[in-house]
Amino acid sequence: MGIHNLAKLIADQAPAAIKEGEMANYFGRKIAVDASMSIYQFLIAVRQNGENLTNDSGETTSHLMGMFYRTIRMIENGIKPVYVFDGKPPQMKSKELEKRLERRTEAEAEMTKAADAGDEEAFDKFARRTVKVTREHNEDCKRLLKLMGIPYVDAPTEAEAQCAALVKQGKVYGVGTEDMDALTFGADVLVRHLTFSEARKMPIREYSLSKVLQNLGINFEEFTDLCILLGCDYCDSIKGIGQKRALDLIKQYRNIETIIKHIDKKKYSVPEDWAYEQARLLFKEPEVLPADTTDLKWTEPDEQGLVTYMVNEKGFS
DNA sequence: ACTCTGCCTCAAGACGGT
DNA sequence: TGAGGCAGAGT
DNA sequence: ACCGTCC
Repeated sequence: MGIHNLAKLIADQAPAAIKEGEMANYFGRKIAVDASMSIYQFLIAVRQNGENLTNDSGETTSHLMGMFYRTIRMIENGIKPVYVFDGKPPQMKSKELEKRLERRTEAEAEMTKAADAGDEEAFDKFARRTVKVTREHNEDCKRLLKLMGIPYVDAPTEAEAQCAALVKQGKVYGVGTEDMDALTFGADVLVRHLTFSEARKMPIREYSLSKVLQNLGINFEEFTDLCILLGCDYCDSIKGIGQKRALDLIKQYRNIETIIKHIDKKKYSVPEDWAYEQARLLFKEPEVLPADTTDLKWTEPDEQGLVTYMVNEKGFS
């Protein structure tokens, strides 16, 4: 996920683009959040004895628990979240998705093995790796959000791209995510660790794309190429090129075409059929909803409906 | 000396009581 | 899965 | 700060 080592590059090379703060600074702000990513994290983290939380009927409730409390926490702090759900992944991501499926399948085998061996620790470890967000998880959360009066958006493709679009369209202040590629999709404001509870001493970090560009001395097109060189979900990168050399190359040659022309091919081998141009296009013009089709409204929660759903249907107390 | 890679490990939510 | 720490190889 | 519980 995301752009390899981009957070580190910014911290090292453009620290002025990062602002540290606390939740109170976001009072009254609208923030776009990748719902599918959140659900994934809840499913991995909210567990007891190696299993997700479930109600009496055996339905998983970890995602609802996480989303419910996290959203309440944001609302209490005056933050207005809009959740964005993933659509169909772009074709270019299929290689990456294949890899993930392979890892999940492998983990499933390991999980079964651990269960047979009675190794609880190993079971727990591999069970987390098998986590996949399903349509049901998404539908559950949409129902919850509706009852809570929180808006959500169905992205045509990548949720992070849609989140960035909401920022660009001026509909929200920034994207609340751990995934740095929101910047690559052109969101000017990215907020990390927004929801980490006070207990975990992790300050909220706000990244500004315009300050990143200013501090690195490059423009947005050059930044996109930099991200591709660092390594993204959509195509290969050049082995042996990391944060330092990637930035140096971009500053010297300004785009991937020129880098390819001048780079020492004996030292660095450019990938075969390198699809960097398509990756570049995906970042620049991802498929997103036009501004006038997303109507973001925060309303009062339907308390009675919430009780019915969460308590009666999903077994919460 | 610097930079990248590979291998390792760990923790990934939120809350409340102690 | 990623992020940080550390060893080791390449530039 | 730590740790058990939530469902």
